[in-house]
Parts: sequence; C-alpha cells; structure tokens
Amino acid sequence: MFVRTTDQRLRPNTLGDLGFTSAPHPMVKLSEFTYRKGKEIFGEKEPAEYVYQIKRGAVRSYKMLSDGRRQIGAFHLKDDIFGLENGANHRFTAEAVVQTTVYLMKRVSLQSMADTDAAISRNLLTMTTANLEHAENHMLLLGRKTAVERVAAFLIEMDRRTGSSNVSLPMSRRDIADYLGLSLEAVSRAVSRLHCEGVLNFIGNTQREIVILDLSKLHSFDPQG
Amino acid sequence: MFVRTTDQRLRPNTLGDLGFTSAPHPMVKLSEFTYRKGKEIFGEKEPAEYVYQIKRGAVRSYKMLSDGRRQIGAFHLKDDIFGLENGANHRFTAEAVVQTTVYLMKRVSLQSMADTDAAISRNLLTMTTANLEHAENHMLLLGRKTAVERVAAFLIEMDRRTGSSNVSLPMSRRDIADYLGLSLEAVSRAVSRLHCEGVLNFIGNTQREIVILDLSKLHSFDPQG
DNA sequence: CGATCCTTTGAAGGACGTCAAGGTCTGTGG
DNA sequence: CCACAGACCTTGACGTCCTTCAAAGGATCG
Repeated sequence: MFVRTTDQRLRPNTLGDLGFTSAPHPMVKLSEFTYRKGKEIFGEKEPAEYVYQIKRGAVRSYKMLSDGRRQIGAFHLKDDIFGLENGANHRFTAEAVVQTTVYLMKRVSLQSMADTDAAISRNLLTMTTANLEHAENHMLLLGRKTAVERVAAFLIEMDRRTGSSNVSLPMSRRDIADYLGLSLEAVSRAVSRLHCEGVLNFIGNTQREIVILDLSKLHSFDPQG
Repeated sequence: MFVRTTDQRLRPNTLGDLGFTSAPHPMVKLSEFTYRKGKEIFGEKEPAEYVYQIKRGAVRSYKMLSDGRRQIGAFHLKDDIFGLENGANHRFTAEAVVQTTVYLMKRVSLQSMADTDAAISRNLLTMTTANLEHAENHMLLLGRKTAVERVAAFLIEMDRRTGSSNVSLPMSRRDIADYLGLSLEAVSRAVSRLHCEGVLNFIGNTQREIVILDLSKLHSFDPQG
C-alpha cells in the first residue's frame, strides 16, 4: 500500500515579480524554495499552481500504478524548468532526488504574460515541444531497447545534459531503473557490463560518480541514439 | 536491411487557402490527397512541409532502430491531426495503415497564421500538449505494464476514440504489437485471453472487428487506465 | 482457385525479474 | 575512535513472462 499519511510539503509564501530572459532557460529568478531529499514538490492531479526551475539539485517526475509500479518520465537537472502545465492539473508527481533548491513563479502570472507577449507564448510551445520530443524518444527506448541499450542511452543523455564525461549521478539505481523500465538489478548488471567492456569507470568510493572513457564505444551500445 | 530503394510517395500539387474552425478539430478542409495502404506519407527527419488531418482511414507514426525494431508512437484516426511540428523536420515516419484520405495545409501558412492570431497559437499549444499527455501515458504503459494490461489499455483507448464498443481495428496485430512494445504473438495471446475471459467477442469472419462486452471488466485488466 | 498475408497456437529458449546474500559507505552515538 | 544501523549497490541462483521459431488454418485478392 502506498497511502500518504500526512502531507509534509511546504509552500513558499512570498512571491515577487516575475519575467523571462533570453538566457538558455528563459525563466527569471524570483522566489525560491529548498526541498530536502525525497520530499514531494507536487503530486499528480494536483492543481498546477506553480512553475519551477532548478537552481541546485535534481528532481524526478513520475507516474505510479495502483500497485506501486512506478515510471519516471524525466529527471530535471540544474536550470531545467518543470511543472509547466497547459491544463489545470499536474500530470506527474515531482520529488526532490537530492536536496534541491528551485525558483518558482505562479502559473497564472505566466499565463497572463503569455497572453500579452507572443514571444513568451512561443517559448511555452517550444518548451512543450522539447518535452514531447524527449517523451517520443523515450517511448522508443521503453518499447524496443534492451537493458544494456537503455543504460547506454541513459548515460549518453546524462553526458550530454551535464556537458561533461564525468557524470555525477544524483539518483539511485532504483530511480534509474524506474526511468528505464527495468529492475534495479538489471541496471546494476548493465552498468557492470559497460564497466567490464571498458566504456566507463567509477570515480571515488561511490558508484554514483562515473567517468565515460569511450563515448563513441558507448554510442555503439545504443542503436540510433 | 531496411534500405528504401525508391521513393514512391506522391505529393499533392494544388493548395488553396486554409483556416481554422472551432470544430472538435480545428483544421478546415482544404486540399486533400489519398494514400494507398502501406504508403509512406512522410519520413522521419524529412522537412515538415505539410500538416495533415485524416478525412478517412488510419495512419501510424513510428520510429525505427537501425536493425528494424519499430516503435509506433501513435495511431491517427478520422479527424485526427498529425505531422504538426514546431521544429523544421518530422520526428516520425507516417504511413497509411489502410487506404487513407487526408486534408493538408502548408506548414508555413499555419505558422504565419499563428503569428497573427493568438487563438491559433493557443490551439497549437493545446494540440502539442495533448500529444505530450498521450506520450506520457504511453511511457507508463511501455515501461511498467504487462502484456494483458497493455492490450486492455489499447482496447480501452480505441473504444474511447471511436466512441463505440464495436471497435473496428484497421491495423494488424504487428502494428498493435509495435505500438505496445510486444511481439505480435504476445498481442494475439492477450486478445485470446480477454476473449476467453468474456471481455470481448469477434464479429464477422475477421479478427479485426471486435465488440467489447464488458468495459468495466476490461478496465479491471488495466491498472489506473 | 492458387498465392499471399494474417492470425492463432504450441513448443522451446532467453532476457529480465525476483529472491537472497554479502559488501561498502555514511551517519550516529557510545 | 569504534560499534552499529541503515541505505545502497553488486552478484548469484532461480523463476517467469515474453520472444522466437514453427506449423497450420483461415481470409483476401488477383
């Protein structure tokens, strides 16, 4: 059973003005809030009151079946915007993977801004399209790729998004498994296999710090990545 | 090998004016074209020149890996709009499942209309969001549901979209399999199982015509459908 | 009415899931 | 500083669901 006994989430209570910039990610900093590791930021089907951008940390967005099976739709890293909805409610639950600080703005003010500024409106469409494209690629992964191919694709994605071959994974093997539609053991075995094949290495004494030794060889494990 | 030897696709060469209505699907009829069963309408990564709406027939949109594994991202039925892109190129290949007639409009004219009409712009965002929501639900299906659950969810979707418990499936078992991330045999077995359980029945002498006898029982096979 | 395609069903195999054990690291308190 | 608990990761053994391979029976169409 997955009954939530008490709602321990906190909401910020100060909000100022908000705007967009032409920076890589267009939301301007405003109010911010910090969530401890594992804390829920918003729940599926809850009213979408805020839009979030990550200042520091990482977030997982997921759906869950009634018996507890979980599918993580996306990980959100530094500077990523999440929680943006066109409809009234959130379609995912969002949780902090590690201690995470976010900027946030009210959804309604974003909406009213979009109503008066076509550039913002276009920006919303562009962001939604980016999310759609990610989901489309992920459907191919979930429907048709093997365990090793999925893990390879995941590492390539993390390498690309962090812009570094030294990938620091904030999420656990279980999170990765629920993102890739696998068991955590299958993820562990696939990582081990890639390690044995000389594609990657571990840094330090934890398994969360990975260095990709041979990106092209990693690509060879992911068909049409 | 999946090399396409010749490009036999045809393009319409007449285009008139185009607009939007407030009908369930907002594209107004204009130029139209008919594709024979199995013909490609556009290919992945091709320039997105047109946007399509189905007048009659059905279309599959898919991605394919280099070794031929295929993932169908969506089926498009009567009145559905597909091929709408924000970027320059198509992200899927689209093929006619059966003989299909589509209305079409030039992408650039739609773009210019959106630039001057905020309502159209909102409509584009709404359609993109609908596609995103479908993809998000499909990720959960592909990542975490069993074969019977996937097939049940598929039949529920078809029942909903056709608005009838008498579901006429234009697509083959292989198409369904590639939509659900299964083998065609697994689909066949799951349908047989649902038939034995009294959830559905076949009409006529083909297996493409299905009547759903007990929708609530069908729902019981799909957790959180 | 034969050729082809599609579907079903059975049998065997394999990839991944489940269960279990053991190891490492971290944090906490004695 | 060390003992201990807990969280997390790895690895092995085994089970199972789905895939693959194969065969046979329609259905469709020229």
